[in-house]
Amino acid sequence: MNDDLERKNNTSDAHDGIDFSKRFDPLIATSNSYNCDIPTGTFPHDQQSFANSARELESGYNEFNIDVEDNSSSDSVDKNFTSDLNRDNTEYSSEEGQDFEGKIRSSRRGSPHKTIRLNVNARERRRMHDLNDALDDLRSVIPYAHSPSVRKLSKIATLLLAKNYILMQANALEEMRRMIAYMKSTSPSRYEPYSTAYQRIHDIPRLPSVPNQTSETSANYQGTNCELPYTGKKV
DNA sequence: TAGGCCATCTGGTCCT
DNA sequence: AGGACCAGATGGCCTA
Repeated sequence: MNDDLERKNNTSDAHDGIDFSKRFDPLIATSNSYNCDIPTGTFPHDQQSFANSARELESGYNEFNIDVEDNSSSDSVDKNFTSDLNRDNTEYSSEEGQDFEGKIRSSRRGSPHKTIRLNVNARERRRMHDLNDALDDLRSVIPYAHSPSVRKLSKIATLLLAKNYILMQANALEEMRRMIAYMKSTSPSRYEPYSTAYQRIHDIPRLPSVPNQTSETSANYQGTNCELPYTGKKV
């Protein structure tokens, strides 16, 4: 339990010296349950700095390596077990198969069932840690405010932001393809002055779904007014 | 203090 | 049979 508490204290909401009063206001999402505009425009594309900032923010998050192999004798795991006993107000050393809260639990302290249960718990814990590591990796490549003064994205926010980022990139790619096709179709002179080419490019008819990308709208992916479901507040 | 977010435990189900 | 996956329950921490 100590390991778990330490892990919790070092994870999401417990970064020392970080002002989490500032919540990141990214564009969050388009899901079926919350209708939001897909943001357009361009990200600031300094990916490396984004990733570095994310790692800085999340430093210490992946440094917990709970040994799940020797859990049968592990203090932390055993304390977890004890903690769970207390939670349920039921001792596992009581009659096997005792029913409480509609569940039948066969675990007993010191019994083979306990060992099996602990192994299952350890696997599940490891699985969830792997999932969280993957989410951290995802956060590290999503352009959002990785500043230490910005709170780490929640799981749901990470997924929704990633989805929107993919959609936005797809839009950008499509627009670029149109632009290239248009340039090819007009077969410009090899020696066309830059100003002429610039003018021509900016006269390209745009896709209906892609608004003008001015200097104001570009790099403003975070301005979308979207809300998360149950919170009703921006993330 | 309520609500959000999270980690963990647990039992059920599915898959190999 | 054992492991992966999933969802519900629970309790802790943090913020508004």
